[in-house]
Amino acid sequence: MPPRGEHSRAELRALILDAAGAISEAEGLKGLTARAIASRIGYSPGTLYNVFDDLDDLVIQLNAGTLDALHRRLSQVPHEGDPERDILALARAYVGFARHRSRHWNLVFEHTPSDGRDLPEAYHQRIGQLLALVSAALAPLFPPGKERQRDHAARVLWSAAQGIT
Amino acid sequence: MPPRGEHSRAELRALILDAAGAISEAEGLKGLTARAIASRIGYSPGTLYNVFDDLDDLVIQLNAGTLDALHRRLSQVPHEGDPERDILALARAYVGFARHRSRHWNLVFEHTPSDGRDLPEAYHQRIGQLLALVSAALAPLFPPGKERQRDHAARVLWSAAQGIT
DNA sequence: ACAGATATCTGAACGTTGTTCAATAGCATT
DNA sequence: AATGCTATTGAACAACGTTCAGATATCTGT
Repeated sequence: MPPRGEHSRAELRALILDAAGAISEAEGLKGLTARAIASRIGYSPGTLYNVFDDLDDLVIQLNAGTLDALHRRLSQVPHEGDPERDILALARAYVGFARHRSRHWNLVFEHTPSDGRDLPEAYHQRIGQLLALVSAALAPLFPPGKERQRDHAARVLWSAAQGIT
Repeated sequence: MPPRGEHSRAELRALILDAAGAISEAEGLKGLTARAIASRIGYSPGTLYNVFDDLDDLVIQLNAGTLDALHRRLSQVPHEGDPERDILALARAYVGFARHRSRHWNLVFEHTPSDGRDLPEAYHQRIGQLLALVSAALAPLFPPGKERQRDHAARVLWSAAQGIT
């Protein structure tokens, strides 16, 4: 049939990810089927494969969006210079985010890429950005030259928060 | 066809869980299909449903076994009375376990029960047992009467270890 | 204005999945 | 021997991810 041309490629991509997000929030990973997404936006299943390689790919990009949203949220947390307070504020924001969009957030961990396919670099980059936020709050505690240890501490803190959540 | 009677119900159950464990370790959650499990033990798919309600149920019980194995492993860790050393020993054993059987362990978290179906009581009980081990190691740090805080500290520690792993 | 090329979207099709259930075949009892 | 019991089968169903030949609106060049 026809190119409707109602949506540009990028719009379509956003449309799909939005629909996928809504479904994931409502029904979790199990309800997140190609046909469900397609029917929700009024397209046919095949169309998804013009925009994404795979459902795996789609979920990965959805999760990337979730990580971005968390990054935006944590970026809003003000720095006051007191590491203890700042870290606590970050933690609160983090927990708030995870609770508010719990299914989205769970999806980030539930989803394991098939086979040996590893997560794209963009993924690790995003996590690195999140860690950088934590590390920045820790800055006052570490003298210059100890950045490596600071980053390490940030990673440990981050992991711990994750576990607790 | 016939009752072969080669295996009692309990033996069959163990057989299925073993096969499921082997597949999960080799191929992860995706390869864990009813047909794969059945063919591995030389039965037909339908037989699984005489023993388990569901694949969900099967995975839950497999995970319960994994939690038991971890409990057994952590129980072997000797108590020396020094909380710091004891906790560290527990943590090492924990990480060792998680690394050794990483796919089994991941399965415990990857798997989310469908719909609103919640995890059975046995599940929470097992986690409680694991927490009790941690809490025991913390005993010297808390005066009698503060068990509540001790358990809380144990839970936080546990979660943190989880996140880091 | 027209024709051909292009890009977009469809929907039927394939193989595989979880799950059900009538049919069946061996065992135990009478 | 005949009967009932029960564990097991395997065919069947709907739904899944994924592919792709084909249909069509839009663009391009004349």
